[in-house]
Formats: sequence, C-alpha cells, structure tokens
Amino acid sequence: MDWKFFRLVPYFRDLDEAALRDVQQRFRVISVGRGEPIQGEGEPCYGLYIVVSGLVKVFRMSPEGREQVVATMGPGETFNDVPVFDGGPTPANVVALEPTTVVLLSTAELRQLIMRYPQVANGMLGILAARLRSLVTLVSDLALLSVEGRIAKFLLTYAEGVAPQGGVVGLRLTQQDLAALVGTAREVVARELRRLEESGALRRDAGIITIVDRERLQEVVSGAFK
Amino acid sequence: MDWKFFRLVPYFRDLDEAALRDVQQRFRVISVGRGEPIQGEGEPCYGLYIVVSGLVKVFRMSPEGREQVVATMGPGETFNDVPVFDGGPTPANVVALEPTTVVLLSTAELRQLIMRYPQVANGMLGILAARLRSLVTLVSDLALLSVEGRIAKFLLTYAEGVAPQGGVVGLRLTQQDLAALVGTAREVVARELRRLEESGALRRDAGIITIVDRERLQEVVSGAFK
DNA sequence: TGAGGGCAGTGACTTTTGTTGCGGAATGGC
DNA sequence: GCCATTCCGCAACAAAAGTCACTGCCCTCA
Repeated sequence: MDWKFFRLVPYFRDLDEAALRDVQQRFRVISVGRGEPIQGEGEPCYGLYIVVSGLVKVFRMSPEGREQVVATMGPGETFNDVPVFDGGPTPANVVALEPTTVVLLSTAELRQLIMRYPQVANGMLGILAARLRSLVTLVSDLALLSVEGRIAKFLLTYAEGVAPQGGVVGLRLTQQDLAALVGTAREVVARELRRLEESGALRRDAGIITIVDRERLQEVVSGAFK
Repeated sequence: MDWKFFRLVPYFRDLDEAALRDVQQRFRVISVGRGEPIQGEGEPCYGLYIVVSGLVKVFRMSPEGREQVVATMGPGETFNDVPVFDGGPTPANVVALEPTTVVLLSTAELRQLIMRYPQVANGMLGILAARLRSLVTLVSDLALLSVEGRIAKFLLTYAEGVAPQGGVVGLRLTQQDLAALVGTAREVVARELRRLEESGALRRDAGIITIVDRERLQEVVSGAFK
C-alpha cells in the first residue's frame, strides 16, 4: 500500500511527509471479501477505520431482517468515527460490498495523533459535520418524501456522483440494495421502478437501470412531498 | 447572564476561569419569544449558537407544509454546528418552542478559540459524534418502526429524560408537535394514541398524556418492527 | 360575553406501502 | 456446460398510513 494514499484522507491532507510516515506506522491493515462483516452493531469499539480500496455499507437491521443503509464509504472515507469520539458502543453494522481493504487505527493512537498534529482534529470536525448534514437530509427524505420520490432522488444523486455533466447513466445495483438505501422493501422498489419506466424517466435492461430523462425524474421528486 | 453558565457547555467545560471570561467577551446575546424563528434553512451561516435558557426545535419542512423535527436543544446545547464546521449553508430551520435566550459566536471567533484552546476542539468532536449517533437512531427508527412504534418509543425516551426512576409520567405536547417529532400526520397520532390508551399503556386527560405501563409500551416498540 | 383560533376526537374514505406467492432469467462457481 | 443461488417481474391481496370533513372544547382577548 502506497503511503501517498493518505493524501486522499481529509483527516491527514495537511500533514507534511514526515508526519504522514509517522501516521502510517500506527495502522493495522485489514482485507475482507465481498459481503464480509467488518464491524457489528453493539460491539465494543476497536478504533477508527479508513477505507483504502473497495466499498462498505454502514447499516442498521431490524429483528425482522429489514435493513436500512445509513451511508456507504469508499476510498479515503472513514467509519466508526462515532464510538471513537463519543466513547459509546458501535452504533451500526459495517459490511464490505466489494473486496475491500481498510486500515484500523486504535482510539488511543488516534488521540496521540490529535495531540501531535492539531490539523487532524480540524479535519475531523469538518468530516463529522458533513456527515451530519447528509444524515439530516436522509431523515427529512424518509419523513417527507414518498418511496417513489426517494428512489428518484437517489438515482439523481447517484448519477450526479458518476456523471455530473449529465447524459445517459447506467447503474448496477440490486433492487434489494436499493430498497435498503431508500428504506423500503424489494418488491416495492420493483413496482416503483416499473412506474418510473412507464413514465419515460428511465429504462431497465437485464437489471441495469439507465436514466434517460433527468428533468422528469426531478419532477417526480418535486411532486413526491408529503 | 452568569459567566458560570458556560460550565454547562461541554465545549468549554475544561477551560480555566480566565479563558472562560475571554470566551464570554466574544458572544452576542439574542432573545426570542415562543414560536419565533432563529435560523432559516438555506440562509448563510452566521456562527455557532448556544442555548442559555429555553428550548428550540431544529426541523425541516416540505413544500406541502409537513414538518420533521431533527432535534430539540435545551440549555447548554448548541446548534448550527454543521454549517460552521463544513462551510455549507444552514441545513435546517430553528424555532424557539419557549421564550429562549441564545448566544451567538461567529465562525471566525470560533476558529480563534479553537486555535487558542485545543480542548475546545476535543469537546466539539465528542458533541458532533453524539449527535451523529442520535441521528443514526432516528433514521433507523423512521425506516424500521411503524408509526405506533415510533410514538411508543418517543414516549419512553421522553419519560426517561423526565423521570428515569419510572413511575407515572405526564406529558404536555400538542399532537401536532408529536407528529412532527415522529414523522407523521396529526390525525394519525390521535388514532395511535387512542389505540395505546385502549391497550392500557397510557391515559389521556385534557390533552395530557400519562404513561401508566412502561412494560407494555416497551412491548409495543418491540412488536412494531418492519 | 361572544367570537375566533387553536387543539383534540373521530368516522369514513383513499392512497400508499407492504406482503405473499409464484415463475422465470441471469449468473457465478465447479 | 450445468447446477444452485441470487435476482427480477408481476399480480393480487392485506395492512398501514394518510386525508377529509366535521364536531366540540377550551382559551383568550377584544
């Protein structure tokens, strides 16, 4: 693993090279396969994780087996921040969506880093704030938008990340995953996708969703408020 | 306003007396009446607010007028942290639920404080993490519990804050407010409260809800998962 | 004191969401 | 290539949530 990787992590962006090497000494590297768990809700907190490569989902699960994704984290992003900084138990499950490599920094080591390099604390404040912002948005989406609206909004947001310039965007994602992301059941996702297809906003071929009319999708979102 | 008030604020708990007086110089004091707005969603960010006395609600609103409360903040708690630390626009509305006094510290002043007193940054990390934890819980409640379950859980949580030892707990709160807290409509709250009353979990007299059977309420929550 | 405003209560109805139960297609491992 | 598993499509039904319309009850305040 290249130490330059740490430049990607906003926490460490402003450190000089010597400091970066110092930081790197303290990590433990962990690799897991697709679908493998990294952390379980309620477990004690081992420390802060940073995704090196791959993708993980952070989610909660009901006793009935229904799942709600709280966030997904890719390269350069961190998870398990909450228990590290508030001292409580792990609040959610984390599972790899793809073969994934993460590094683990124990809470004690992290505290030392913060003391030694104050910029790190600054970066972390920014990251936690940004995460709060996205959770506030998720809360209001769940409460104020219909399922159709949440799906449309998710597709638009996702497309934004993949092809900000617009144009046709394909998307590979199981309906089950989509359901867990927008807080509903798989069959409902299927039904709403069919509706969106009938309205001409998107196309489906062999499980791949393609956005063909962003405007219309945006209208769906606007009309989906409760 | 007594400078000792700032001891209540976790951000400043660890500062010595001289530092506290320094901090206090930098605040602007603002008082508002019940129902008055303090911040509007989308406005630019003026700085960090701390509640001195009273109570505020932080919420988002749909174009149709439906409201979702994200958090309520009482004495010693802060709001508007998100835009202060991530630099974006204000993510939610804030309105006083009671006559309320807050102090406002500009972003620039706050940055100086952080530089001068590193403990402040530490305290803030803990606070943001705790807030993230409660939002993760709110998200999963909205996605994984029925309305009845969310109401029951809210009542239990509220009672916890008021009378941790148990016993009979009364609660004055309009159904409209309760609806905005648990993410539903007023009439639905009325219906579910009636059901809970019929099941013997609580009583209602003249708009005051009294919890009479916590066990049963807890069972309702457990049975309300999707 | 009476008129208006906000809050609560409720029945009837509609819409949305969730569930069940399939069959069939795709896909990945062997 | 073949088999098992996972994913998708869809219809019909059930349950939950939301909406509407209207009533009555305090309050408060002009």
